[in-house]
Amino acid sequence: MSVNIVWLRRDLRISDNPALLEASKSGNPLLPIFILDRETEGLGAAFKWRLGLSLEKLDESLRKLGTRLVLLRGEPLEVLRKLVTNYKAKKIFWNRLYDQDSIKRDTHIKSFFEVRGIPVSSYEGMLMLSPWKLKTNSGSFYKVFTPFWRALAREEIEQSLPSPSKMVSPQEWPKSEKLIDWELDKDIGKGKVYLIKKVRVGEEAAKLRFEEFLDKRISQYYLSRDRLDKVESSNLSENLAYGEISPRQIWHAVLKIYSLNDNNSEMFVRQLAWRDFAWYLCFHCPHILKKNWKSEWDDFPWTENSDALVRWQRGITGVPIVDAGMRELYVTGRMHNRVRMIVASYLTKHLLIDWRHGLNWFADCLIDWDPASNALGWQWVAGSGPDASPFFRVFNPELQSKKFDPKGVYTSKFLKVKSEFQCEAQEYYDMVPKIWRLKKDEYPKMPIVDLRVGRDRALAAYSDFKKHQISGVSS
DNA sequence: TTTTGAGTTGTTCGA
DNA sequence: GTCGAACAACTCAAA
Repeated sequence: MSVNIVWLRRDLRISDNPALLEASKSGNPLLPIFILDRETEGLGAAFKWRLGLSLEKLDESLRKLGTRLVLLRGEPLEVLRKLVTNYKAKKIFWNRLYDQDSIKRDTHIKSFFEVRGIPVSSYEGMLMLSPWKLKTNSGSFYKVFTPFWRALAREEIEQSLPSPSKMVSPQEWPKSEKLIDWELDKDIGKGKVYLIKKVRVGEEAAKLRFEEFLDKRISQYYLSRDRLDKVESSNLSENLAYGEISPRQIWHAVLKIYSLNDNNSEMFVRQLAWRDFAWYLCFHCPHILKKNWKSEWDDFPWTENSDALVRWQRGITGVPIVDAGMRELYVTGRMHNRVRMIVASYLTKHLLIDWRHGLNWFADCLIDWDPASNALGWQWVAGSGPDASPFFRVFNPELQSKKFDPKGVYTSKFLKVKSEFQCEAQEYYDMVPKIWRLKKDEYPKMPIVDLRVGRDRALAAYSDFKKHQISGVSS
């Protein structure tokens, strides 16, 4: 019997997993593998740690179904080549990834095996719609979200798939490495003590989380999603990041109950579409992950201010909402979407620090890190991204606090600035690393940069920059 | 080809 | 307190 290899990557689930389902259909023995390569080892501390939990959970789930997950380490091509040779594998299956490096690697591996008579089949398991499927009337790709969204909403999104009904084990299993030896938690150190309290790991947990959201919170989503003092968002980004749930599953489950005419559910699936849009842009324009989407921004005079950067990272800028957000990020591995915009705006506008410094810190801290969404978000706020967003749209942290956290519930939960505390707030505060902790009255009395001054300075910098560009072009 | 309307998430100022 | 205009000009997408 020939063996089918299923190479799992960012699709750590059993249901709606096209590669896994197709590979199991033939009735041939199935070899589900995960490969730790150098690139994965270099990913962010929180993401890597959380990845380990996901792998553990996936293995558990597979074992309940009579099979297992094989963990292997090395360069993917080499690892696969050995498996093909040693275990008489005849076919390879995977779900596609859309960053440039993965595409390059996968294309190479695919052609390597196909000329040797080993077919490789790849599937859409990550997005609602593969990136090449949507085009404007003139045949180019969308650069603006709203038209993209309208086009996507017109499409028939493929139904999500069932779990494989049976998975046949190979006669002999390759030796799996031990997760513990991969030390996926080594960069996070003691941070995991904080993070563990908030994660919901694996496919089952993701489903429960989603059902709870559908049941209790989606009906208020449109109005409450921006509120920081309530827990109204779905929190599914964490599970989506590892593929523990698929966007198609979410899309169809929502639309089974609600229609797109309903404000709440429309707004929610719109957010899913943003995730698709980020990967869509990444596919059509790979440089978006690391470079300014608008190349003229390459000349923007960001300041190098490592002291301010560190204070931003540790949440001691002296701007309460910013600092609360940065501490939420550190102790929970996530941050409310609106606060992401506020802290990003403060870094790039008030502090005039290059958005890539912020992007990298987020990549190191987020357990829901998604390279495409992260890059799109940062570029959007910075003004270098694919959006007509004018630079003068500078978030005012105080005003944002008033609007979205009027009683300061969020801020005091993560930041110790007052003497009175709720229990939960104290708990969060205690999670912050000791060297970050502030003694009594040590919280900055003045922000690093005064809000008014910072805003004016940012506007001036932008206006200068524009002037130079115009004179630069004409001279 | 040209034209037209619109563009996730904002802020401030003055009426 | 609320509301609309101004902030500035450009690119995108569809008609």
